[in-house]
Amino acid sequence: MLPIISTKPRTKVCIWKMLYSFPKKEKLKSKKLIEQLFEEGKSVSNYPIKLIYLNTTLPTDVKIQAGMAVSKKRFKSAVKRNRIKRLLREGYRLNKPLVFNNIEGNFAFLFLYIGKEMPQYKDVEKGMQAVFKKLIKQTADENTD
RNA sequence: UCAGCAGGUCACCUUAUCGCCGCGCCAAUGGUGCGGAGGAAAGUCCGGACACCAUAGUGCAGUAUAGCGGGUAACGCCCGUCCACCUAAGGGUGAGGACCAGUGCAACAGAAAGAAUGUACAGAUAAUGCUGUAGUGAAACCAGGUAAACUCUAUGCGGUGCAACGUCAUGUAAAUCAGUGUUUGAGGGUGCACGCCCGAGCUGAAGGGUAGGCGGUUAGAGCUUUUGGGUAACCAAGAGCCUAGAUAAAUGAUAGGGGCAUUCUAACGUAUUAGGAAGAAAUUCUGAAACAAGUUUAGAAUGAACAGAAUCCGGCUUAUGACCUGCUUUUUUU
RNA sequence: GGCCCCGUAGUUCAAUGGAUAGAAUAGAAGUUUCCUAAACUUUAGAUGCAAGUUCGAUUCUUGCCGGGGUCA
Repeated sequence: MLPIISTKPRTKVCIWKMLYSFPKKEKLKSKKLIEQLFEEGKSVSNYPIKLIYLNTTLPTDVKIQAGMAVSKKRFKSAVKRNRIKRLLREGYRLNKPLVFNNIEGNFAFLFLYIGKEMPQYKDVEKGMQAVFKKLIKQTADENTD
């Protein structure tokens, strides 16, 4: 069990460490799945982030596998591409409970950065939350149909 | 001070919280400890190591290099040196072998650009030949110029690249059609010929399946330092150290603290100067105001480049911030 | 990650180291026509960038920049 340090404002939400982790087996790695995503997947977009998702069976026993991608055409520098991917990963990691608690079934996610300029973390986080809200709404509509 | 030239160093540090990857331990899916990008990790331009194909063979073809000497595992790299060129100087640049083997090329201009010798003037002479000057041009210095023209000479180079290669797993279709071949040898060993070797498949068409794991994979021509040798590149010996291993691809996010640089503001503080006084004079004393440089303190604002390992090393090239040292004196200011 | 190939007008292609880089098409202006098309006349427009060799580079050499292909 983690010691809870009440003086730091951020730590009060970190009750379960599991909740905010993003280990290897939750990463989307299979080439097959990714190709399938692009062919059959549905998408939700909220500038500057686009999410492609697909309800499917996964090779490992986790609920969601997620990957991040940045176009090489938009960002030529490898440093910038890495930076954006890291920001996306942080954005996903810290907002994971939003999805985990409000969705049914197994999913594969792929986050694309479709902006043209280097983002700040705040922008990414905002975009992430908006995308998740849209996603939850959309999936709920599909289930009711 | 500015400008230029050469060489070198470093690539902000740290705390908290959350998170990622590797290894070790506890011990069992968690906890804990340690470690986690670069000088260029980049371009892939050279050279190797390593792996497979003959223990990598011979000749031709092809290709690279080019003063001389040295260093190196090797090099197209580095060091020394001669020569040529550039620069005011410090210094920099150089594919710098051979047109007494052969072939080709030279626009325009010019009499003439190759086995060519014209014209004018002068000299000399019995006379011609001859000698010098003139104009064109990049070249007309005559057994001419040109080899980053073919070529010749010398030397090096077998090919393919870690998606090499080995191995385990999964899966279908060892199927179908056409051509060719099995000792009269297909096809292969990356161009051709020879030689050596493998030996039943190979090629094309349409179509089907898998595109996962492990090894290779990080201790090395390694790094730091001392002594000795060498003008230097570098070499030898001793001591110490272990220093990233991801694979849709880790090394991050957030919030503070400190240091550094630049600019501005305020304060501190003086060389110097107008002026004044003393003195025969040199000079001494006093000194308003203002500018620039320097130093210290306080506050505020701004900023910190280029860029991300992918089998591993040695170079080269390109991108890029700051600081330090030495040299030069054509110029700028005092 | 490795290994290859290609850069000429807006587009498709030419040009042996030698005068002002050529052609087709597209563009612009004009003539003709009541208007348009066609035709005719005129016109503007390019060697990816930077060095080197050369008297002289689109062409030869080197380094960058950009684009494309291939591999189990």
